[in-house]
Amino acid sequence: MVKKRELIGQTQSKIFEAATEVFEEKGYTGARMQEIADRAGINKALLHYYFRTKDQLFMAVFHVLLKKMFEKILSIFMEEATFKEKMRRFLDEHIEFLIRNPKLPIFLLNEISRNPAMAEGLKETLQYAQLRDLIYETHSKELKGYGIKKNDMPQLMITIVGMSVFPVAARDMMAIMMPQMNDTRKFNAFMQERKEFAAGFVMTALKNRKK
Amino acid sequence: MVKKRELIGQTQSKIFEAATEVFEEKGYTGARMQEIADRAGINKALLHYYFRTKDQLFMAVFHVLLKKMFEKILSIFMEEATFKEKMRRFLDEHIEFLIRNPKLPIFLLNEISRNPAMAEGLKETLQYAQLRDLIYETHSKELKGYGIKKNDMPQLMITIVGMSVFPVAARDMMAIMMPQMNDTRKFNAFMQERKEFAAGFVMTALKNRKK
DNA sequence: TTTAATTTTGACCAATTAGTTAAATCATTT
DNA sequence: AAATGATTTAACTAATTGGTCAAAATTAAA
Repeated sequence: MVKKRELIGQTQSKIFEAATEVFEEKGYTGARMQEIADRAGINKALLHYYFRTKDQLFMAVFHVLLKKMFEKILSIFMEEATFKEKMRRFLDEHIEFLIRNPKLPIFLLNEISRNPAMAEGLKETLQYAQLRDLIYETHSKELKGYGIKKNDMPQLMITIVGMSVFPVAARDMMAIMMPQMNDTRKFNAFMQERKEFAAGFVMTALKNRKK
Repeated sequence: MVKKRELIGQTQSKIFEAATEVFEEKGYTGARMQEIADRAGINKALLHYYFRTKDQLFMAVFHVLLKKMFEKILSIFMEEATFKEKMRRFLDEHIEFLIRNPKLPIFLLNEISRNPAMAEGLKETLQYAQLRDLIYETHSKELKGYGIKKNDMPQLMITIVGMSVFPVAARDMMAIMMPQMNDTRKFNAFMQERKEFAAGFVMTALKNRKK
């Protein structure tokens, strides 16, 4: 009978989920401990019992979300496949991920820009040195042939990631000029089309480069 | 001797500039009226004398910044030129603009997502219907020839805007994996290179589309 | 069943926050 | 220079906020 343990887990999970919701919606400065407690269906004092301060609770949530985002981006590029295959899989899976987590990009961009030091801890967790090596390996094996200079690899990577992330981050801004984006069904359809559009766009741009 | 008028203007300007700084850095929820007053070198009561509430002050700043951003994006596409020329000019000028206003993208994305209704007022100010017509005109005149479907115009426009905006918004996030981006000189150099990279990338992708 | 430990709560506190007020200062007009 | 109106200030208020505490309730161990 591990009832108690389960309950601990339940309460802590409820808090964590509520905190994730509120922080994603309102950001650190806009979030209120009271609202997190309310959404978790508990007392505010209990919040401080499990997570001593707002900062601690926030950091716990932030790190999970940051890792979630980066792991999704990195894991695919780590796989053994051609650049083209990796890029297609990345766009497919990452866009699916973003449709399920539409508030994540703005939240992360905003919080990291508010305090860049917060992301420090992640450098070790995600073996980014390993990824950097892999990117340059991909370059010398495949992309050199496309006329991409080693120097341009950051440009290319940012472009690909931006293809999926930017529309999600800028959705409400786009909606000023394209009101159809306010309709979530239509926006999701737009993102579905984007998988093919982006992959085709990048591959065409690469294949036909002047070398 | 319009000394007093000048002074009014001076004080109001000082407040407005200070508010712009603080709101851009901290966002609405993170900004403090006291800090704005301090940076403007005045009393907090004087802040409320010129702008009755935090909301009013924020809205004043927000609208100016939102308009600034959109005017920069739109004005170029309104000009009489080929799509290729417009795109090049857009990337050149917009990237210059973003280098001078690096905090603007995240600020706007964040605040609009926090409260999309805030941007409503802009629809009329920027004749966006006019722009939409122009975009579809550009499509039927030029882009159809590139194998771009009318349906894909939003995809293309978002891609181009994202090319310039995303790296600026995501700079600190990129810096987790590319520490060189922490160096502003290097980041600005990256953005300078991006003018050519992005323009070439898009044009190559367009020219070689299967139709 | 009794005891001990853990979890949950209501009531409270100190600090911070946006906003107010009445008086003082300054500039302009007469 | 006196009166008038606009600008600036110091001191204050009411509400909100993150955080605490001691007691109550619940669970686990004896």
